[in-house]
Amino acid sequence: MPPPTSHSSSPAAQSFFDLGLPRGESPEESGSGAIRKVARVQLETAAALELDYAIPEKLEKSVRVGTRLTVPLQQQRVTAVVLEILDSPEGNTRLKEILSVVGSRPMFTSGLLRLANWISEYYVVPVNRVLRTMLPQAVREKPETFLTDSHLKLAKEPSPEIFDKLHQTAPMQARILEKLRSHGGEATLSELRRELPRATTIIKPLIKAGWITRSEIRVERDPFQTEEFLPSQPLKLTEEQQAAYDTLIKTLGVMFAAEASPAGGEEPKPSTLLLHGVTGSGKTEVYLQAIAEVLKQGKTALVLVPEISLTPQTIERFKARFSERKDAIAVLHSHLSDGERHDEWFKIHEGRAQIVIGARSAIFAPLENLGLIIVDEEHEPSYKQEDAPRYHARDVAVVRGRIEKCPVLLGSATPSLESFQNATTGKYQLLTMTKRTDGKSMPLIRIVDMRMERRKGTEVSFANTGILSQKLRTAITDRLTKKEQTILFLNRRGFNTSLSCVSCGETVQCQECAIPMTLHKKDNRLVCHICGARRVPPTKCPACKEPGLKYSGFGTERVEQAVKEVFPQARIARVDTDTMQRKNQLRDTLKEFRAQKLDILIGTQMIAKGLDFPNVTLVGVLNADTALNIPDFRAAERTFQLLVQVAGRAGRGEVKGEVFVQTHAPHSPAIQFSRHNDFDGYALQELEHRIAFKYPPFSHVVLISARGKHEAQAEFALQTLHKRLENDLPEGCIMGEPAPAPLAKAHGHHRFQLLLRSEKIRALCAHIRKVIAGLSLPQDIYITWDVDPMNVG
DNA sequence: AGCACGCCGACT
DNA sequence: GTCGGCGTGCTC
Repeated sequence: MPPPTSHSSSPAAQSFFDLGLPRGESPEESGSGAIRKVARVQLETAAALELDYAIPEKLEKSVRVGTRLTVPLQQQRVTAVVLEILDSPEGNTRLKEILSVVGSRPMFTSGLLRLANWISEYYVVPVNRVLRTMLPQAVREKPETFLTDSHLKLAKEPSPEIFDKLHQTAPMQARILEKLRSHGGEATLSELRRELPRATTIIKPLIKAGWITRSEIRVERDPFQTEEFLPSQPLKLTEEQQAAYDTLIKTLGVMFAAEASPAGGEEPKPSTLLLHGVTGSGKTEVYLQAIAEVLKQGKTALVLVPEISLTPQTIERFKARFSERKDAIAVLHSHLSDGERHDEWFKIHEGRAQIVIGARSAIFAPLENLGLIIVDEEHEPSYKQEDAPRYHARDVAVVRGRIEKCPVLLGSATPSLESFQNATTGKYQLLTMTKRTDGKSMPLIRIVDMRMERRKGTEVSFANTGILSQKLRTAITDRLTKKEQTILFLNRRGFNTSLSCVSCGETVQCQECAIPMTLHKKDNRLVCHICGARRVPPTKCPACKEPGLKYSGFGTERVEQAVKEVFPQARIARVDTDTMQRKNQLRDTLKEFRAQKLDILIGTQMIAKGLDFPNVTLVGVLNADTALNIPDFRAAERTFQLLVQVAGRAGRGEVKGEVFVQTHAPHSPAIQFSRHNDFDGYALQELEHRIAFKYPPFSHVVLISARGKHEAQAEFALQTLHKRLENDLPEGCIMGEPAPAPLAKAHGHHRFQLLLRSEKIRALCAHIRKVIAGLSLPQDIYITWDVDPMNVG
């Protein structure tokens, strides 16, 4: 390419003059041929590619860092994001011109661009994939398409004569004017149309005659339009809450001060804080008061909540506290419609929202001037995105806090061992709240050894005894007479969890997945919980053709039947994805339960988290072992968390709660420590295991998986990758052997996996990036990699 | 020589 | 993601 030393030798510049456009500056002045600024962009579509484009003069004002654009790429037009503005072109290339700007302001703040970069590096994902993830689809595809309505106003008061005349000649027009008058001279078109569907046409002559004026207004698609919020006042903090609050406020202050004068100030304290507060210790009140303080400082706050706890009650607590500015709260979660999500996002983007509450992806909310990020229930695995980019919102939050120079508060009753370890080593500040705000003690937790129950139960009665132990039954009976409520928790849907042959021992598995199929009795079908495949239960063994198939294992549907049999007088409801198909069904059922129209609630995960029912004094965990038996190094941690969380559902009201934990492994540490709600004790013993095997938090894990229709091909692909990774494997990295994944087949694909561990995650990821970049794969083999996976299987 | 096909690198 | 260059291999 010839160097464009003068304008005459630069074809791009040539065409510029040919078009006869006015020059920005004279070529003599710029000398190098740099007559226009240049935007360095990242393509949003196509491969991750940084390219430079010339900024046309008419777009010079609107093209800034973070602006979304359309640019020409070969014969196509693609969207891109501006990373940098250069005063003159670098290198000798002829630059194409930007075609247009998307949206009226930059869609990405520079902080978010830096965050995208970090995610791209850390999780080994192309940066354009990250940029795409950062914007909700509705914002990406239909930016700034708001719903509009017409605001109509009575321009002048018609005299009674004119009314009479109109009634004669145009009765509909007269009705519109009357309607407007009765509404105080103003109304929106959609309001009128509710009673006069043809209003759109009828108003036209009225506008023309000058009786009414029309102006277009934007209508927010507000997901909480119809909800009422009773204002709430800040509560008096307990001693522990006050201590946590004070430390947090101090950190806020130090960071503000550091921002104002970077040189001076106090000893820098870690800007991430872990708030370890037992269930009922009032973490949310601390959040609310800290946010109030942040707003007072003129800054904004971002609150992440696990999707499952993002219930109307949660949002209500925030809207109620900030009721005088409840429109300053934006909510982002997966149950919004595209339109609602779009409007909530722009509410933030346009600076109208000071508080954002949302699930995982809300960590990308385009808030400016951030003062505080809160991650509630920071241990929740749902913060990890399960497809690329496989980011962990809690970890991204910590990085965003660093970038935006604002504190990050992680809250949990059962912190993840990663965060706990960070707090122990002083990387995070630790705030602890050990007492409930109501001064009540934790519920009594009783462990029921189900191996003993089996021995006790006679053959005939065991069917139900194996589900509800004698002790639990007695407790339920007691609650029924006292008119108190019970929650029964079981992390499995369906009736029976497997069907196997008495003769050959074979289990009926899904054709596409390597797991036993679950019986759903309501429609008498075997269902695969991985791929959803359904089949009529066979009467003969599919393998050996012998009759005599035996069902075993129980799910929520079976529990419901057992409870009905044992307590025919009880009013019960089952809450799982099978019974909660209809929209609002969950909300309605929970409302009924709260109103004490139900005695017993049976359910899965859905009822384990965050719900607060004062009259529940008994919780039964029917099979605490399910989570314990999963082949994952976090299985015990999960079980402990689950038990403590579930136990927190009991005794939120006046009466002390009681929890029964049914298990076949009563002596396992996760169960024993949860009995006394002893987080520290549990964490210490679990950390001993982790350090011995170099598992997180003493290393980072990367899980590489290969899947494909052909078992041998998938296995071979992973073996090849394994060999390549062995070459120049960075020091301190531990690499396992390729092995079948715990779920060896799913959706008809055979799955293999490879586990890598290292203390130095950056070096390991850089190595993986390099190896994968140089990899060519057969058509139907898919390789994925997950940095800091939550499920090692 | 002339053309179809597939791989691979470049795209500002 | 899409385009086009280039090499391979087959056909006329």
